[in-house]
Amino acid sequence: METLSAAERLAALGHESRLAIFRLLVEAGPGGVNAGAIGEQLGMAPATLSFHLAHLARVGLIKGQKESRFIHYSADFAAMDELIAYLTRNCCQGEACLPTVAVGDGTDERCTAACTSGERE
Amino acid sequence: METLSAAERLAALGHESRLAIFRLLVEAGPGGVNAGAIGEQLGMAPATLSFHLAHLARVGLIKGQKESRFIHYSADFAAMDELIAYLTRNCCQGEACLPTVAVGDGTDERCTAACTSGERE
DNA sequence: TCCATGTTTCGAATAATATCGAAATATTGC
DNA sequence: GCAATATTTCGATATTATTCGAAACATGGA
Repeated sequence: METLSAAERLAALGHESRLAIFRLLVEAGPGGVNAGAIGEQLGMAPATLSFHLAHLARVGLIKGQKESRFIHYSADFAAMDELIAYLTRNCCQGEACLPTVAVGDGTDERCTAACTSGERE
Repeated sequence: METLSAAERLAALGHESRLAIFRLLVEAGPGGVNAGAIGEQLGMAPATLSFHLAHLARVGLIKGQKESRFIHYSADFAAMDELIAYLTRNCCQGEACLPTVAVGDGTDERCTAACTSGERE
């Protein structure tokens, strides 16, 4: 994933309402939730909700599938993975990181839990 | 971490220039880089760079430490961890996720690599 | 066909953010 | 103290995002 699309996805999540929508869908799991139910739970006006759903879908973080009158939205977990991988990629120059935070029992020397640099094969 | 501060951090990363700065600091590791070097590598005007550095620092994603005339900025890896943990928290209702993407050799049934739900203890 | 329901599009007001030149601040070496 | 360097603050402008009422667009059932 390039910086531009990663930034677009992060920007999409960088809004309280959209983050709430995304989190709701992540917690809901692959089954998804229809638009009306999302709006009801988050107390959003239909037009506002639609605007944010379209934004999240445009950047690939969620998908909408029409089922009769309803549209089921669900999180795109692969996209979330890509985004997280992008953030931590080549951390600390790809070498085993210097320890800056205590991680668990001290057997782990990575700078951060999410950091993948210098991983044992 | 609450939704508001997570959204603020994601919004901070949701800008091409700031994401480039943050990624540069993540790759640089705990040692950090001074402001001038960042601006030189990314081709940013001093005022613009300062604006973005201040933004990232305000939301806690980076830290700046003054060393003589220079200010060494470094990524806050703990903050990055928190943010990633927030995104994946209680995924799929906290139950073992349904598999929606193939993960490695198929022994993993999580919906996504980053998902922590239903983890074995 | 007609109505109710679920969702999106349009439009327009409001608000927030990004950019960067120029000036200001801080530090160091001479 | 003065000049050079590193960085920030100020100020003004341009651009983009957010909100939501009202209208439009499907779909399904009577």
